[in-house]
Amino acid sequence: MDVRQLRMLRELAERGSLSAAAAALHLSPSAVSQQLAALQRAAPVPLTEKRGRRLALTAAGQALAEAAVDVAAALDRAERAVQEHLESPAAPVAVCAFHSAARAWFPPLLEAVAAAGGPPLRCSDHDVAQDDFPRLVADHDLVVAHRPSSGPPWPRRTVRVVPLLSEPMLVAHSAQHPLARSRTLRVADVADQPWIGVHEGYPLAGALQAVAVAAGRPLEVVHRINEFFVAAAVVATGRAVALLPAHTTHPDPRLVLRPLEDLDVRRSIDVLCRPEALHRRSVRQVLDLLHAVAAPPAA
Amino acid sequence: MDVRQLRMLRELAERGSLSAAAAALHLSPSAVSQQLAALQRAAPVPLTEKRGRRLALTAAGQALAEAAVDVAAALDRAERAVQEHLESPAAPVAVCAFHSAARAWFPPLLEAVAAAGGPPLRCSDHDVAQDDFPRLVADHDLVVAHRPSSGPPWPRRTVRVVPLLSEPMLVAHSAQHPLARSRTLRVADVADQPWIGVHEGYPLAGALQAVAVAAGRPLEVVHRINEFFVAAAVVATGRAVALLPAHTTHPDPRLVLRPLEDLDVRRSIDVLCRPEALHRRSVRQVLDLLHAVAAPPAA
DNA sequence: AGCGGCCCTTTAGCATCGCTTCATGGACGT
DNA sequence: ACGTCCATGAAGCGATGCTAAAGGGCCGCT
Repeated sequence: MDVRQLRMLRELAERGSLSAAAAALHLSPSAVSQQLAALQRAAPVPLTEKRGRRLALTAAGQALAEAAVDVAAALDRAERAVQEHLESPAAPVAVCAFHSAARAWFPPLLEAVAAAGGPPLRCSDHDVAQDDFPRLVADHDLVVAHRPSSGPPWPRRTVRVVPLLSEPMLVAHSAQHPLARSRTLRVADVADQPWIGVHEGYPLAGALQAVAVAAGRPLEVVHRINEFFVAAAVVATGRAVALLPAHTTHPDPRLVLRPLEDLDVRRSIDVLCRPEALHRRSVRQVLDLLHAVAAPPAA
Repeated sequence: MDVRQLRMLRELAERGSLSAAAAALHLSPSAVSQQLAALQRAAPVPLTEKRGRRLALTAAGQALAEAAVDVAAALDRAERAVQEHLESPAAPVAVCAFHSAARAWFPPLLEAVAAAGGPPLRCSDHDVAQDDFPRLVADHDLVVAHRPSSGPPWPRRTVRVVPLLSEPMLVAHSAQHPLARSRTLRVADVADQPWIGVHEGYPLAGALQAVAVAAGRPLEVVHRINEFFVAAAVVATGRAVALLPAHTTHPDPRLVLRPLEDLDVRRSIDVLCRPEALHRRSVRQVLDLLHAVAAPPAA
């Protein structure tokens, strides 16, 4: 039972002649005639009959034509099904972020989305090696990722990148640290300090590398700590310095965060997603709210 | 949006892998892959994605697959639509009969069909030239027709013929007629009477012709009257004789109806219909009841 | 880590199908 | 009786959907 043939039957029913139906379908009368003949083969009783020189439907044909209406309607709905899914506010939106971004933005984002009557959120934190961030888009609609601004960009082929924030990376040292005495900080001032770096391959490894390049020699990395709040606690002991993000680091009276005068070290915080993810209205809405939430304080 | 492609998508959703879907559809995996690719072209977002080495549906694909269920259901209903129409007790059955049959059987048939909970009836009387009876099946499900038993049969090619009754044709003459004095009636007795015939081409013309043939000479047909009750009234005047059917003629004390001893003149009363008309349960039911109603009195 | 198997995709080639054009045969109106 | 309109059938062509075979990714096994 072919949909095209059913459509032809309906057209014949409504137009009253095979020629008119063919014209409406942009086909030759012969084509319609042949297809109706094929449809007839599957039916035990005649569906059409000649009335004068026109072709008309029998009662059985009319019964079939009426059933064909439902088929066409169901097909219409199927064609819209994907689009409706894209517009649907009921489907959850999965967001993931690296730890510090998650800590800073998940709470206000959940509030904002709820306040806006947005979709249900599925939040999860994932801190992975830089190369692994793009793969997270397979399981999450929006992936908040970061990388050193000086490093290699995200692979534009496979993921869409929406910039969220460009955040300065500051040198963090203890308030009691000798560096605290100098008014400004330069690369040369910190090049010989014991550093806290991140694990190999993790996003901000390149940031510290930029300092080393500017200093002209390798830095002494004595600790490898990915979590900024852990690193901050170690920095507070005064036994090492670290590069910490300006905005997303929790204020701590025991720490001093200062920029390097002669080197602009930054990290880029971006939202990665599959291109098709942005087709979903809900995902766009969450992304917009994420932008609002992540906007650096006006002050 | 092709139904076959939607079916493949559903099968993929339910079987969990393209190969399994292909096997279920009795197709090669390649065919399914190509058709799904074609379906994908019509969608703005991916419908499938590789999960491990299997192919799985995305959320959008699942939305479409669900819509495809309705399409399949509607198609199923369409395929049954014709059959259901054939079984439907609601569709009216159109019956037509020549006048005397209509007068005799329409009332009891209506009663019988109503008593049996049968379909609504559309009765109409049509007395037409013999050649025109077969054409009536275009507008009526059942056509009660008659013809001289000795004449040409109905065209079996175009219509189905269901015998209803074989009815003797009797010579009708006035009770006061000289013929009333003879104990039996033979062809020779009536060959010289003034006859009432039917109009040219009408079904029972051939019956009178049979008498003429037996007599070996043309009969003198002084009146041409199709309606038996009109003919009966004229016969009652004693001025002419006629051939009238044995059972469907209304009893009249002024008339005598007697068979010819040496010639069996009969008419066949048949039901004509299109072959497909008998596919309808309702039509068969009415036909059965018509048989019961038309059964000659047991006496 | 290497390897074999499973699964999906791609390509090429083939059979079928559906369409158009052209020709034929009825039915209607003039 | 003719011309017109309508539906159908035959022939041919292009498109489509299939199979088979080759290719590549992913997994599990050793």
